[in-house]
Amino acid sequence: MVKEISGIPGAKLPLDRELVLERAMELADGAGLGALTMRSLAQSLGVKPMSVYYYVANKSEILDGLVDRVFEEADAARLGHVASWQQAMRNRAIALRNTLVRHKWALGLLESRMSPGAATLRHHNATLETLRLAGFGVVLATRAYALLDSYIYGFVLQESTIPVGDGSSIPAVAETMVKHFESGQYPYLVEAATEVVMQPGYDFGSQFEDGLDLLIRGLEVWLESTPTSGTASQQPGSTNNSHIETRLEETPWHRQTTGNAHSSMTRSGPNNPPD
Amino acid sequence: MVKEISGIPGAKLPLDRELVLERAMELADGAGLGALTMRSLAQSLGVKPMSVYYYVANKSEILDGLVDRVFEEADAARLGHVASWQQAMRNRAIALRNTLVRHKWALGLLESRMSPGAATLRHHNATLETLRLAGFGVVLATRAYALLDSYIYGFVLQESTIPVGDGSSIPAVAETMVKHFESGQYPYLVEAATEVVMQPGYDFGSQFEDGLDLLIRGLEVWLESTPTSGTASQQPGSTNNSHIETRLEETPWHRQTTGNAHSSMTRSGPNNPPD
DNA sequence: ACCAACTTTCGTACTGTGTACGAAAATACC
DNA sequence: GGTATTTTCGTACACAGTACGAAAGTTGGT
Repeated sequence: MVKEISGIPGAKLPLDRELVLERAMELADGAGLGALTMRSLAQSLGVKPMSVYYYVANKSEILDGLVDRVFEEADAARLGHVASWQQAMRNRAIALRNTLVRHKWALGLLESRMSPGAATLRHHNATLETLRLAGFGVVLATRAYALLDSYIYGFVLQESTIPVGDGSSIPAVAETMVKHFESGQYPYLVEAATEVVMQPGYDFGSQFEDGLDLLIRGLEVWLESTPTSGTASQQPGSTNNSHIETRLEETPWHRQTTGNAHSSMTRSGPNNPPD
Repeated sequence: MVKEISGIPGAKLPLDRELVLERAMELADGAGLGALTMRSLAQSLGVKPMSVYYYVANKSEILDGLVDRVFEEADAARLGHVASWQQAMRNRAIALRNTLVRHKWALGLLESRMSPGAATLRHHNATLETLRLAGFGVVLATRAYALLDSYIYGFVLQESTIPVGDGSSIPAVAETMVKHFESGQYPYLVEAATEVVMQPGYDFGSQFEDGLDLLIRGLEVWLESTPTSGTASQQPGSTNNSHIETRLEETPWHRQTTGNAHSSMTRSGPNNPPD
């Protein structure tokens, strides 16, 4: 068989680890992670299943590669220069969300995968840099980062559960809702569903930026009410242990029920459902 | 074979849909979702694989059942009466997180599963009720809910990716970190890792409540700066369309890069990787 | 031209998954 | 007892991932 060097996707190119990941990504994007099998991947590469294993140790490695690609793409989608850390984090968050929405399968992989690739590390490092240079202490920066990522991941996770986004497959849900409405149970749920979610122009995704702004506003407060605030950009590596910043003020309704937080015990080993 | 009615887990009891879910939950908790196969489940029930299908249509139905159980458990873990909506939402969030941490596999199922069970619906309804009665409008309540859930889900998702929580399997990560440190790349990442994450007493989970408080504080602002604020507890079902509340004030660094948000296109069908 | 060394592909086969189909066994009821 | 209903299971199939080693293709040296 001759190697046709063409730009046509699906055509046979000289095999390559990059090309393998490329096609894997296309398959996942096109029909979900479930459609990405070694056999389907091989076929889309115009090759027999076992040939793929020359470029990749196992399927898990492919999934790791895909996750890394996602972060790479998210970084590429970011804008160049921004004036403030607020704007920088905002852009980053939006870019990351857009990317995760574009590749719905990616979020499911973020669990289970625990060997970050180069692009992933670069991404994390760059984000932390932004926060540190903005005056966040090491601890505070870590917390702020975790906070933002929590929101992003969680939001996309919810987005992926929502029926769709366009108003096409609503009827099925609507029927269920009507049934529940007539049952009289879940009145507030029905209310939210009928008056908000399934309204003509409703777009869940548009809420993202409002919530994001709420978070960033909160981070500003964190930053201002922290002692390290003036230390601006100390170089990393200078092992000054000024931890225990950020103890945050207590709110009236605060302490009462922290009870039995975190008691996960046992933990046998790393889970690996999709491997 | 005689039916030994005993309390010993693993012993043979009269089969039952509830018992099937019970054992399924134990398997998932014990060794991850990957260990929950129809065959292993059957064995733990002291029965042959195909027998399980008398109580359950397919594996997917089991997973749905498990998710519902998780919400049931989360609701049960909540406290009785609370004084404010802040306290109520706080308790709910903490209870939900604890439950999700206790059953790490659950979060992975929240995707893919799109047929909520009774407990799930009850849970959502109760939460919305709290917000509505606190004076949140229909739209605002929906948004507030989505915001909180985003945070909860995202936080737990990150928690599940973190190596562990105790300081046991750190060395492996440490080695990787040292390598990256010497490479000079990712300085901020290394900084965060060495000075924060792998510090003796570090506990990622303890950040949860700080972030949660930040969110609730933000919700207070949302609630105060909304016109419907005084309408307190209007009964649901009264179809008054007072939407378009909550347009939020703009921040200086706000508008600039909303660009190309949400362009997910195509979307062939519901994904179903773990089915 | 030949041949050795390599890179790359693939055939076969094994284990483990969910589950369709229908027969067998157990149980309940008259 | 016998008959009907409920519950269990044996067999088998299609689909995963991939171990192992042989085949084919490519390259470079003489």
